[in-house]
Amino acid sequence: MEKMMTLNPEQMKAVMHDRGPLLILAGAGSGKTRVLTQRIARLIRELDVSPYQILAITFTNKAAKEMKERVQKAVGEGSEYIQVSTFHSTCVRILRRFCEYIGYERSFTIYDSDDQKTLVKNILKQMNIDSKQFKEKAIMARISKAKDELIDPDRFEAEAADYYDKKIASIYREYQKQLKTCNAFDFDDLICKTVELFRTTPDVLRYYRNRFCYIMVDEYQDTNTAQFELIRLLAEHENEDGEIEKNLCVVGDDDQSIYKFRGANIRNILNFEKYYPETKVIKLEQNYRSTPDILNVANAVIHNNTERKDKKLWTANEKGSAVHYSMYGDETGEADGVSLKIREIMERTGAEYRDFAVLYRTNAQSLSFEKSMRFHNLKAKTIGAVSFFERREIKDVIAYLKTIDNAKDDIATRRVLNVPRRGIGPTTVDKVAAYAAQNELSFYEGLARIEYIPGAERAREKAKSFIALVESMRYEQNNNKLSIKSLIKLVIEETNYMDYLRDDDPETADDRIQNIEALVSYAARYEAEEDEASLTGFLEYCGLNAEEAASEDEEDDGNFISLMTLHNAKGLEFPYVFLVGMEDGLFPSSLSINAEDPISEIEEERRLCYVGITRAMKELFLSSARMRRMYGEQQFNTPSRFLKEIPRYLLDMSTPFNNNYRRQNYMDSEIKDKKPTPAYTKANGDDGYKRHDGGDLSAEPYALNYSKMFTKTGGQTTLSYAEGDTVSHIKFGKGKVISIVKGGKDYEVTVEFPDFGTKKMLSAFANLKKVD
DNA sequence: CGTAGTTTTGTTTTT
DNA sequence: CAAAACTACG
Repeated sequence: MEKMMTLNPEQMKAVMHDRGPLLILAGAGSGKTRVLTQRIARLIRELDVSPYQILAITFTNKAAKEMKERVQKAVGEGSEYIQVSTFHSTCVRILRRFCEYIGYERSFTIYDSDDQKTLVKNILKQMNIDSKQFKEKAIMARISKAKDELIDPDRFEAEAADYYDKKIASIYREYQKQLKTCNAFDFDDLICKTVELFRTTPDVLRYYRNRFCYIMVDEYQDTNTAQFELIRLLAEHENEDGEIEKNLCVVGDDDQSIYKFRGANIRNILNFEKYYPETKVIKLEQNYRSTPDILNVANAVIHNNTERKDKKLWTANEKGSAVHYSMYGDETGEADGVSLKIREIMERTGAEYRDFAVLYRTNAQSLSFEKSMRFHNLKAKTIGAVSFFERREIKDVIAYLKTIDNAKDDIATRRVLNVPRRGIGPTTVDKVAAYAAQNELSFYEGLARIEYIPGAERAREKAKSFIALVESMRYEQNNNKLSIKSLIKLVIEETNYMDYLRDDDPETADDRIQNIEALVSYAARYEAEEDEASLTGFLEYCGLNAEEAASEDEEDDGNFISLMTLHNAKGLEFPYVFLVGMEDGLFPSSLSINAEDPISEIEEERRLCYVGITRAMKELFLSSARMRRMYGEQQFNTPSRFLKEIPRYLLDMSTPFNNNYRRQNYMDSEIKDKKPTPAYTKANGDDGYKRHDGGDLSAEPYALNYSKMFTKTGGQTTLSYAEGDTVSHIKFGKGKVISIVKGGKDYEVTVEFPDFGTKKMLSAFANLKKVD
């Protein structure tokens, strides 16, 4: 990209802009990062701005890293003081410092989507909500969307129109409550809780407004409402003359907005000038990446979108080869066609693996390419399917670390409690959770008090030894200042985790062990890089760097063919790009075609297509398959409507149709694997007779219910205290019994504590002791 | 409590 | 066709 040594006039204008809001509409490959870094360099060198006062925000760690490197090159000395970070890590920094103002502890942990899901699941169970009717995924989506739009539970409830929404509102409320009990933020919280902090604590806001005088936001088209608000609040700086300056520079391309489904609000960029009337707008339309034909194709496609700012990419680059299109018989033929083409180009031009990318709509499509590339001896790597930190074994180890670091992190504790198996099952977990909730303890604290929990006798010793294990590791950590690397090793050893992996699934054990080793070296690297390495810091680092980390070992010289989704390809470029699976129903996806608002959803797919096309520098290959297996059955798709938007004369369709490409023997496994169709053994649903023959119903309780639990301990009939007595509680200390009301299964006791206020609790859980 | 067998479900996802 | 999520049994 550094082929242009000088800036073009528009780029120059952007670099020379000094004060006030600036909107840079930067088309794909128009050199925006260069403009951004040059502008930062100029601010420092010519306008005497302190590096410390500059904040540059990106979406991904990768982008932040790249920008840091380039800023370092452009600025040199002092560049390390410029804060270049993602939205999320910017917010984490702020929250680490000031979250106490909004009632969190500074050692908070961050919940990823997996943790969120577990939490929602637990809540559904607790609140006795039918998870058939209220799907976790749907609930999470609603909560996340609400947070993206800065809607808190109160407002959500107020705006809830029907029963369903009201229910969601109550789940949302409980969800937030429990996050707080766990002293945790989810990803969305990081942004909107920072906004909350700014809104409620003017001093903190003032501090940051004065600290960051110049703010730059990259990929601005992908910001959501919460992020917009965050930036809006921040970007108001009072200069020496007491004037308000809004030195906000945003860079984006509305045509590349592909995260609407994740809450990105396209109006943020389309209406930027309305929010900031004094905005200067600069369009960067000269492309330095692709050949004219590739751009013509891109322009032709995106031209069909209605909601966009008018612009047209052009280039002074040399005319290259035409854009190719091929139709194949099925996904196997397509994959082989791509493989062969790559081989041919490599032989013809001397191109390397790293010069190629295969881009597809869904991760599921990667499989046929992986197989084909392996067969044809091409080195390829699938990018981003399952991230390193989402692997089970990694999550387990991390959860141990989280438990050691933050005893309030219930999700982590519950995750590892029975991994490896300790004989503590769901029944015990439920009881402990109920007990903990009743007494406002964390799950871990509840577990530590298991001897007070009626009905959990069976798991008592096991739980105690779990607590002892965690405590001993925590002790090692705190007192012997164990390095994180050693701590991870300690966890592995003490829990016999490797053995667990081996007999859990010998097939995958080796891979998993390798992953854990990768985590150990990842920790070592973190400790080497970070001056103030800490367990909390490491966990945060892991949480915010979801991708990465995995590679490093083996012969990873970075030279491989990239297989990835279109979303993952944003911001990248490759000399040769294969845009595969161009079929209606796949791309654009059938979900967008059949959506409530198909026009806008298909426009988003079209932008995705535009992103894909504009990744290509030299040659672009489009392809589709006539038939493809999806969800286990054959589907016949017509070529994508996006293909029809490309003028015929721009497409080279001379590539022979590859309909009956021979099935290779590597596919044999698939052919011979035709399992007999499962017999229709629809269990003779009627279990009636079974019960009668020999089964003694009364012998074994088929479900442990609460009344059983209580009668076992005899709590129902005898209370050792009465109204007016002074009692003592594990957490709240001494208090006075206000009232005792007999409930169905138990007594509801109201106690007034001097330090904690009045609490209502169930006698069986509260474990109150009379004091004289 | 743990497991094996069954049923359900199915985009994209920077953090 | 797979993976994940349930369910029912030992």
